[in-house]
Amino acid sequence: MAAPEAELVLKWEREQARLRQNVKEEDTEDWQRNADFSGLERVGGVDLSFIKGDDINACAHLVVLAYPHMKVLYEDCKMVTLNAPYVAGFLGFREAPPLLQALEKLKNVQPNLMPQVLFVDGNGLFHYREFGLACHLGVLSDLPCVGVAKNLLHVEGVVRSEEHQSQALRSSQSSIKPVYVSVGHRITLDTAVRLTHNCCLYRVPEPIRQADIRSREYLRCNFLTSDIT
DNA sequence: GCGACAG
DNA sequence: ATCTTGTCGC
Repeated sequence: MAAPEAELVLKWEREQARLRQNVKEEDTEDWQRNADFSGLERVGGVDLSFIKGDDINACAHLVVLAYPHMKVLYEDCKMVTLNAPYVAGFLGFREAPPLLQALEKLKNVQPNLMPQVLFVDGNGLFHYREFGLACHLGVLSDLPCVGVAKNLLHVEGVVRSEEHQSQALRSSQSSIKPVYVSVGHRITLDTAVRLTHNCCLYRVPEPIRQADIRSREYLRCNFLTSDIT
């Protein structure tokens, strides 16, 4: 069957165009206006980890850290089954559902720990149609979101050059490889970049890093692939 | 034209 | 996303 995805992609493009209209590229929170972000106490991070040969079962992780200490206040991990395939440019349709469920769960069990801003592993407006995973998650949850990608997405009109990486951010002088920060929802690029900087202990902002480390750890302990002979 | 292309 | 050990350096 040649490209059963074509039809799906067209449907997805329409959906992204529709949801794109709801993205807010402005600072909507009071803490975002403060130079020191006073008023900000909780920052969240989400990530999915997979087992080597399996691309439909994954571990969905949500963490909430205290700002600015970056100490873990909440952690939720759950094995999920993904329905959509990975297609560059449509990450949201694959990863947003389980992550939204994790946020929904948090709202029910510990509403007081709901993060005031969420760091998402992937792009926001820096996307083919200006609607990456961070926007997708932002619009559907209506939570301020920041997109942080570890690799460059080749968007037409944007060339890979050091000079053009105005969105690139290097956490320390020792790390040359940049991360790409973009607006997800309810935040400006300037605020997103400043916040990201403040949340970086290493190259990747701590919320995302913790979600990544912990989800991997979970898989390592529960789904060992090595056999005992 | 072919390849590239977040996770 | 995932496969993967040691190693050099602060």
